[in-house]
Amino acid sequence: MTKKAALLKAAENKVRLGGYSNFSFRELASEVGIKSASVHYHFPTKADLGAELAHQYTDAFIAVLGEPQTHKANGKNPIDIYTQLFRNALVIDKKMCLCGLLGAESDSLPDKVRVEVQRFFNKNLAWLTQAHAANGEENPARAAIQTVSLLEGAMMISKTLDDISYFEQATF
Amino acid sequence: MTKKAALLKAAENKVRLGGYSNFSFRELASEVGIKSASVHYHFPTKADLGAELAHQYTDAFIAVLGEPQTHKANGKNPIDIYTQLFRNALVIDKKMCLCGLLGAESDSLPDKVRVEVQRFFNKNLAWLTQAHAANGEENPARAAIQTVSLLEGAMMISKTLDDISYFEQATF
DNA sequence: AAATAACTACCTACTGGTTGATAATTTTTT
DNA sequence: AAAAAATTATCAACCAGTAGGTAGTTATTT
Repeated sequence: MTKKAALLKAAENKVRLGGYSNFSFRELASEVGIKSASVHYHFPTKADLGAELAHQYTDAFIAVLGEPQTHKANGKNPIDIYTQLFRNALVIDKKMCLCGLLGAESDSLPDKVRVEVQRFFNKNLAWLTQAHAANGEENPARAAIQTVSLLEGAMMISKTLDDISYFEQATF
Repeated sequence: MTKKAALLKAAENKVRLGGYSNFSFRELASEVGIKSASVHYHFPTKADLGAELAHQYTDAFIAVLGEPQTHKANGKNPIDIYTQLFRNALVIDKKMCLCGLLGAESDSLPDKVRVEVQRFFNKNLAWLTQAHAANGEENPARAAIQTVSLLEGAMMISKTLDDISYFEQATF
């Protein structure tokens, strides 16, 4: 793994635990074994790092989701696939959704970071709207908003109360 | 308003926009017209201030909700009352729920602050469970979790995408 | 040789927190 | 009622630590 990728990985872990202000160039640098000044070579400013982090996170998230129609063709409910991705984040990573946390802080983020968080939710809503439409639901756009709201909220509450069963109850 | 109350009010505004790290003693002090050292007289540490803030926020929130049974007796659906409280926070204050934001950051909070955020959600779940039970629903505990998850999530997404209609769609 | 990736050294600004002092007020004792 | 004691609220000055960022330099890779 390149130093740049290692920096992003370290930053992701920290942001998903405590938000945008939960990481510093010095911490990231020492975790990957370089000096803080060298981090500025890869990312001119902290906002640049945050924006690139959210962008890559979004791309990876959407990529792993695949196409709703494909899941449907395989006899699976795409909404279950989507829910499973959130559950894994909670159960395996034991961390919040990166953009769920950044979204809550959205008012205090640098512009270029907020834009990337907005991109995350726009892409997610588009995917979910397709998925609910494929399920033949009446109002797929509304269902999409409800699905992502429920999952982000349930994730936050399960983290806060430190009990996955809240997430399970909310989603079954 | 006493200086102490003014400090809490200023802190609430800042936390609801950007989380626990979005306020400093110096900022609060200058906003209410005292010196940062004087803030330490009212709150020994930042964690003490954060904990008291979350505690008072919770008490005020629960107090304004009233009793689910009372609403029911007045021919109103207590869930609508609850939803309206969230909508007001979003439309009037134009800010996140204090504990929704702190909950997402929960892993990085001082213990005494996290405990108060947990208290907020435990009290909310108890209220909502009563409310759904009063509505004669089958699984009021599950419905309670779903209600608060949906509202917290919808709030975050509406804030992020800067469009209240996401909240309206999610809750109607 | 050029481009890439890292370094040392440093800056200014801000962080939460501490100290000892000073007034004004309130409570208690005489 | 007067005096003494305690409480409340504030201050200036200061501390060690950390923040993001910059300048100029060196080492490594292509």
